[in-house]
Amino acid sequence: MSGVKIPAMDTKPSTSKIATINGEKRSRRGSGGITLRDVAKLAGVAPITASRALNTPDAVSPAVLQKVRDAVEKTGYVPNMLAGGLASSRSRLVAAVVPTVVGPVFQETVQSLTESLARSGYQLMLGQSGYANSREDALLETIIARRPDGVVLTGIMRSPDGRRRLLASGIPVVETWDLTPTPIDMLVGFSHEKIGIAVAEFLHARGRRNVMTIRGNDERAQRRAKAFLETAGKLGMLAQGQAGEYVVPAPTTLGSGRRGLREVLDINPDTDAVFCSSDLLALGVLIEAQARDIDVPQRLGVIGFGDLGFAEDLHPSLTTVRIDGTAIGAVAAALIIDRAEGRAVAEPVRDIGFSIIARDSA
Amino acid sequence: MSGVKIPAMDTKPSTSKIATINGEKRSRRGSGGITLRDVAKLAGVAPITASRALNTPDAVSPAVLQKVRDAVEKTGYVPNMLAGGLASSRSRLVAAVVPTVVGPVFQETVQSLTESLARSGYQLMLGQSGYANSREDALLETIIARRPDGVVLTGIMRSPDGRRRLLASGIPVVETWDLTPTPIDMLVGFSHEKIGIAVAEFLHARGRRNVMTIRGNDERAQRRAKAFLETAGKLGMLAQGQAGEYVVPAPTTLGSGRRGLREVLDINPDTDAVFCSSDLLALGVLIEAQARDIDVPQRLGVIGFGDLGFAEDLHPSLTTVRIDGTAIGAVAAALIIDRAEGRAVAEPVRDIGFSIIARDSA
DNA sequence: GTGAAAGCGCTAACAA
DNA sequence: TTGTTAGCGCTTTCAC
Repeated sequence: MSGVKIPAMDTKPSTSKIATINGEKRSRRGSGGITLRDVAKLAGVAPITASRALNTPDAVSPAVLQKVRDAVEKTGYVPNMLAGGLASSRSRLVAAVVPTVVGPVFQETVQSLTESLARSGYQLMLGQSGYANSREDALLETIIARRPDGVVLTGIMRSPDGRRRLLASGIPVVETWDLTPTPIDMLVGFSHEKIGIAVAEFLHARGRRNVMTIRGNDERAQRRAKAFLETAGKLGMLAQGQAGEYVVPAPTTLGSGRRGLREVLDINPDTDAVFCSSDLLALGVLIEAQARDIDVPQRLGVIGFGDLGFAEDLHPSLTTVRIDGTAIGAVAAALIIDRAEGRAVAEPVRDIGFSIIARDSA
Repeated sequence: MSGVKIPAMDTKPSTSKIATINGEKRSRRGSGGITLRDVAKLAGVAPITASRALNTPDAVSPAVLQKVRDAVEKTGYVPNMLAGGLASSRSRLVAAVVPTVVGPVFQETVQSLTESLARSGYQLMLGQSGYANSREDALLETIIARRPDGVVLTGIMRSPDGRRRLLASGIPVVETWDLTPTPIDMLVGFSHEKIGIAVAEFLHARGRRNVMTIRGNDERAQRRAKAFLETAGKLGMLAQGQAGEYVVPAPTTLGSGRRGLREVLDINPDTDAVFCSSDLLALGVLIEAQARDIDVPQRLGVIGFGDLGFAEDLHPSLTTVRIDGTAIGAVAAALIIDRAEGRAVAEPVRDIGFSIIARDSA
């Protein structure tokens, strides 16, 4: 066979084997790139057959399959998923909404989402909502405009308007990192209340009797703190007459952890354990304690949240609440893909739980 | 005017004002949602006019504008950008390729990209290439299939095949976080060599005379280290007869920083300063030093890379190389948007430089 | 197993 | 300023 680039022939539509990829009329519209039509022509089949060869290879004879693959190879054809998505109403795009990319908290989830989706031929679109709910509505509009096959929310959607839009759009939705009796659709999360209770009980069992919490001012941290303080109260671990918590702005930082410990010790100098709403905060507490020569865990127990990569390598190693962010991402991806492929979703609500990793700091 | 939901009329095509949004023939294809056609019909204009009202409001009379907006409001219409993108060859989608979402290094860039793009109506698609170049090619194919209006690479594209594909696709490309004399297209970065040199000189000026480096085994860190060691050699800061560097796997962690310091002190017990290829590594070194009662900066100077949020809050605060990741993202977004909107791009190659933030650790 | 026809929902091009 | 027409590149539907 001769080479590919053969001088274009303008008149004859050429039923012969000679493919005139760049010849023929080509309007001023369009990208001017190789299309499925070109591939089909080169392979000597109808466009729809080429489409089948690429999407459902089993539905096509081996001979045709080979010819089409050769043509793809020769032309360097790359499918246009905008066109494919429009025609099939399946964009193979999944949108993820995170409060912020910068925080380390959802990274594992986003990473695992990206990977799980990619493995099935889906891609992730990232949207940042900020911790304020204001931008969320505008974001939702642009997301729905892409007709994604699914939306993954980190956190649950509280805005009634947002819930309505999402519901109206008919797009599968997975809310994550939380539990609610009234999910929009599907849910992969865990109970923040149970964590607060478990941490209080954990500290009590370890002999702590005067606890405080340092937390970011986001809603989930607040709920953990509330349950923590209630349980601590019941167990008699709360000092009388003062707030048991110190609130720092979200997103939390190492610096606010350091400041947090100073404040906490001002409020309640006899504090013997702090529950931090993030590992970063806990790291700050550890560093401040070291700077002030406060012995951890001897005089002060510290417990974090998130089990970030560095937690186990700290000195002392950090006791913390572990959330399997990777599992959240993987399960969320699986749920959405199941839906997208029209499979029945067995359990649309999953509690993936949490665990307290007991290390040296508490 | 009466309400919107009027019982559907099946037969008459209705040239009257009565809009039968759900009546008429609706094939089994498509999403079955509200389309621009429905909006146009309700507003009593042609679809293209409705399109103009939404995309170029200035090109339409105020009366029509109002009618279309009312119709959008009433119907809850959300544009279909797949269709729009297909028709206009402008997807308003930008793809970002990062080695990993988990590392903190590119977060600022991704965040700033997302925000800058969102402000102009573009969205970000995230792809993970891993630190190995293997997955990059497959990733590229799926990216190009979406016909994004731009691709932002963190790092430069080394694979010749990847370069070729990108080039052939005609999609605007911005390579970042590096400098090269042969960019594919546009570039926003800085010189890793200059950083290595600057850090060596910085340490020399501060009286350090026996330096080492702990670095991740990625290509850019390697180039910083090479320039660092060469300069250190010229300045007589290298101990004779042993490697000046200790390499840890990428992505770098706090734990590998701790291990790194132990190894470095094994190799060269008199080391008086270490240059770490990331702040996380540096944090590990700081923690290991503290655990071993090694005084920083007195006996050991530590300098990091990245100026992550926590660097200034450490104890001692961390001297580090600051890269303005936010600027990289913003400039990259601006370059791509300029291209997408058909504007001329003044300087397609930008060196945004770096700075050494002198704090207490060195 | 293969193909022809008819769209998916939108916008570029040209006309009025 | 507004409308008509004809696609963008692909896939569904239905027929062979």
